[in-house]
Amino acid sequence: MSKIPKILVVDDDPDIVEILRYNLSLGGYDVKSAANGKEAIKKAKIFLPEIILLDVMMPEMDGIEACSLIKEIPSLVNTRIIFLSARSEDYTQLSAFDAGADDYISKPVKPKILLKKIESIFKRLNKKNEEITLIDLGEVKIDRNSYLVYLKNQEIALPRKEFELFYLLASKPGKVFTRDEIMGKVWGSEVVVGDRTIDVHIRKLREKIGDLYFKTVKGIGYKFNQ
Amino acid sequence: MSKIPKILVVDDDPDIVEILRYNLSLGGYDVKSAANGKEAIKKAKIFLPEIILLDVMMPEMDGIEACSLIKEIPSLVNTRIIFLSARSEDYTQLSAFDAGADDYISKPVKPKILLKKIESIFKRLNKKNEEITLIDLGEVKIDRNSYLVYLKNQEIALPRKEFELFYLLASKPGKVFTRDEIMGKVWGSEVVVGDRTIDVHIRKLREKIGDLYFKTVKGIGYKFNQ
DNA sequence: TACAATATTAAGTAATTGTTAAATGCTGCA
DNA sequence: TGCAGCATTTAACAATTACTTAATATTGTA
Repeated sequence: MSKIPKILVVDDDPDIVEILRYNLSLGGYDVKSAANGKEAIKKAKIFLPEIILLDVMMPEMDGIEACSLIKEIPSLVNTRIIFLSARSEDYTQLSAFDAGADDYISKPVKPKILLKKIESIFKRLNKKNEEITLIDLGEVKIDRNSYLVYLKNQEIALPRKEFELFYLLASKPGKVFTRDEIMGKVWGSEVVVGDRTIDVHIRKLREKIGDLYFKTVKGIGYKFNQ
Repeated sequence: MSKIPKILVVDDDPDIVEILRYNLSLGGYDVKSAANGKEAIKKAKIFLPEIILLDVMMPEMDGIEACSLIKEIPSLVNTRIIFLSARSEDYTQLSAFDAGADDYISKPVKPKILLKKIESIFKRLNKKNEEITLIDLGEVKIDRNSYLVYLKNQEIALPRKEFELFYLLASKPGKVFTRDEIMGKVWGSEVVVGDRTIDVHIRKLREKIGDLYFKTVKGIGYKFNQ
């Protein structure tokens, strides 16, 4: 389910690139490299790394500028950028954060510590994906792992479609989901079913979970209310 | 809509706590403090901070142990823990990350840089749930997400056409929308309905929202006044 | 004032959703 | 394989709500 994490190393010093590549590869990461800001942006767009290690001082385009540009690229909004720099002047560090840096590490870089740091970033990134398996709204809890719903601590088992529909609505309480949205996310965009299918499932949820939780917004769709 | 970010500062040295509290408060954060690990856990459970700044060396319970325990508390899974430490030994840093730290900063802490770091964390935290679906005019709020209108904090549900019409007018308070404009944007350019349809919808809005908000500009159209 | 534009109502019409039961599809097990 | 039992979808109809119209009253302005 979870793929090999990708890291892009950007430094104009081939030795440093080699050291980092060596250590990160040992750590089990998929590593690619670039020698300056321009090249980094080009490769990042294709490679789509989760983390970019970026040197500050480089020919062609420095790290700060590259960082600003990378932060503008939609496919890379979730990419973390960590600066590696021999310069520890405060203003460099400040402008790095202004450019959108997520971290700033002074050289010399200690591989063990860098690896730990990266590991902790991935730990957090992955937790986010697991977290989505439990929705906890107090009175109502929905557990994707066991496919069970808890209503006031009472356990309720739901058939798949009902569960998915409930899960979707409860994922954003208060938000109205249009019928198209629901159809797309629960049934899949290719599937074509009749007009009344969603209503019937809503009806079952109302029966099992409670009438007042599910609000119809006529002409738009449905929403879940706590 | 978005609340003031909360930070818990944990250090046994009152001077450091004061310096941090001073700087973070200036930065617009809601700051609380604790003097050791035990106290930190107790306060964190109640305060539910987004970030905890944690000293490593403390009496009663050190930072590493506190960090491990905090990471076990479900209501604090999303809380970031940043260590502040005078000790820069690698093994301390490594065990900090093992305990679940998100960052490790060596003392002396430079307030400006700490603030930048924290700011960048919050920037990333908030990016998630930002949508352009809310018109907020103080007394009147219109939320496209939930299809609800709030008038002096009282919730009002509107049928679709009324909602769309209201949303359109309120999107540019003071601007006069011609009948053609309204017809085009709310009903769609293909639809043909009678002359009085818009009037009737305006009437309903006047009933539900308040007469004075909607001004007729005879011969032109309507506008929304705050 | 006159008259064209808008306001107000109530009632008619259309559109959407709710409900039910039956038909169909699917899965696991004898 | 075939069947039992549940899940899912369909279809027909009812109920509800939204929307539009039409008839009439009122308003604002040349």
